[in-house]
Amino acid sequence: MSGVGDGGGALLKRDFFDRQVEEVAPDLLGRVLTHRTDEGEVALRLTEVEAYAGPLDPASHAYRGRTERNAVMFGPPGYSYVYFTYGMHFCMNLVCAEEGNASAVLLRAGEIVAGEELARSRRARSTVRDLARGPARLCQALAIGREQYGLDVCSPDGPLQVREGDPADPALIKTGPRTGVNGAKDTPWRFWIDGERSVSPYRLHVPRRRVHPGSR
DNA sequence: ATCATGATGTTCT
DNA sequence: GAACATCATGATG
Repeated sequence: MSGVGDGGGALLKRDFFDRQVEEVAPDLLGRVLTHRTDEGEVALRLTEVEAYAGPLDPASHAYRGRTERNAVMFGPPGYSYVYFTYGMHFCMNLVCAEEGNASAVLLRAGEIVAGEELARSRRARSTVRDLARGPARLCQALAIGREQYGLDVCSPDGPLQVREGDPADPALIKTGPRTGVNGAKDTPWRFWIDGERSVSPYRLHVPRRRVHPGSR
């Protein structure tokens, strides 16, 4: 049943709980995320993720409690949490830990392992290396947006799946502070596979004032 | 390679 | 009104 680039069977629900989110996150490295649309299927091997630990984590979208946007984070694990940001980008998380815990893992980067031609058509100006190098680029390459909010990635027949893949060598997994966040700057919950070219460059968060027309 | 900046709209205070 | 889990681009080393 295994085809080229499909990365094996879908993950099970149990892969997403019974552990803290910072333990689940590095386990996702090397797993394969696939999205099937009527255009075809694109798959990528995850090379970089970040853990966000629910209402106790100042950097988490769940920090100030449940809202319409983050509602899926408070539900059961193994579902997609997709959000829109900076007026033009989508980013995707996987809900982890027990229901109500509101923990999630941000999928930050991956290496395309199937459907590269389709991914390139969605990111026309990108080099191969940059196809899914960064959370919003990853969503572009896989055509993930509002429609993919709240999907069960463990469903063997679903369009969006996380599959077993080729697990990362534990010796190659590195950790560091999360990218672009304001709170909990020192919590080293960014995980990546050392040496992978698709890992995104680290950036410190710098708040920037938006200039309104006619003011300064 | 790095750095600075503009773009864009939703969510939350 | 401010912040935003970002990216493309153009300048510069």
